[in-house]
Amino acid sequence: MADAAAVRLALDAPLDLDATLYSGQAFRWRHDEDGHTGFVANEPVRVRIEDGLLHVEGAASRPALRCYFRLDGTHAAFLTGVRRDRWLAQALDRFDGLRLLRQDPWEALVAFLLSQNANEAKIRRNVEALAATAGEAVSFRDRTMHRFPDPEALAALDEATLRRLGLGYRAPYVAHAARAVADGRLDLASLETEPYPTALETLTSLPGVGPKVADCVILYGLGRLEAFPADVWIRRLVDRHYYRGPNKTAPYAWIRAFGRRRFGANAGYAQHVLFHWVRRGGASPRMDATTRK
DNA sequence: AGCCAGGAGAATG
DNA sequence: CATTCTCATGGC
Repeated sequence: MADAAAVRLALDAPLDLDATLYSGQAFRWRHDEDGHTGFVANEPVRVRIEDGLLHVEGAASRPALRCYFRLDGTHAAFLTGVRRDRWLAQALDRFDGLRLLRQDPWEALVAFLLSQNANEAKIRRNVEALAATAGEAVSFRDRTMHRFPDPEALAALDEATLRRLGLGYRAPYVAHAARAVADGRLDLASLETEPYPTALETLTSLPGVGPKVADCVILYGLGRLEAFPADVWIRRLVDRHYYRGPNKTAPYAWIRAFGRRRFGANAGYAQHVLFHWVRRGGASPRMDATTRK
């Protein structure tokens, strides 16, 4: 076991681990004493920041870590290049070290299938349940952890089992996606090089994947920073502060186009910072439960 | 076009 | 303790 392996990585720009790992983009991190334990490239790792360096214990390779945490200038480029409008400026004021992680497309697809109409705690439980049931056990720092199951392993679970794990009506969605990838009908890796509209169309053709989930997979899993997922919080922010259209709430496609128009190539990055900031009470808790009605 | 089930648990009051 | 809400989607 390569438990003992440890590396230190220089930071090219701010990295706020608390904000980054618990902002609802990744669901397997756990806070402990002075660090965080989770997975990078499906390898158990423990990370912490000390003396301005990212300290990592575990077998994840240096390139995998650089990719995952975007220690490649992506974050700095976002901070300097994105248009800081009124709200994003405030959000970045508090969370300039909140990074968009570059995650595995398969795990992202499953996690965001599970995310629909759920909360972060539930997503975490479901993801952990899948790992505990079908993921390979691996020992790390005197603990047994479970890697995220590959498509074949999840495809081997029947729908009833998935339901028993608490996935509810999302069970058939996960089962279908697992079969599609395991059978080779869906090639997630190839989506990384497809144009955004093509990736979107392919993903939304899967049952349980609508525009929101597809945008999440494209952003968090495929690393396409232009995707602008609009969940209820972003929707609220946009409806309240940006949308002046005929409908009560902005249509999804309108929000997506708005994100691109306002924040450009880094729209998804901006979306995530705004999402986290709003949820952490940035713009008055529920964005004014009293005035909206 | 709007409405609602389906599933479960945290947050809210 | 009851109600509402939660990183939505699909079917009607």
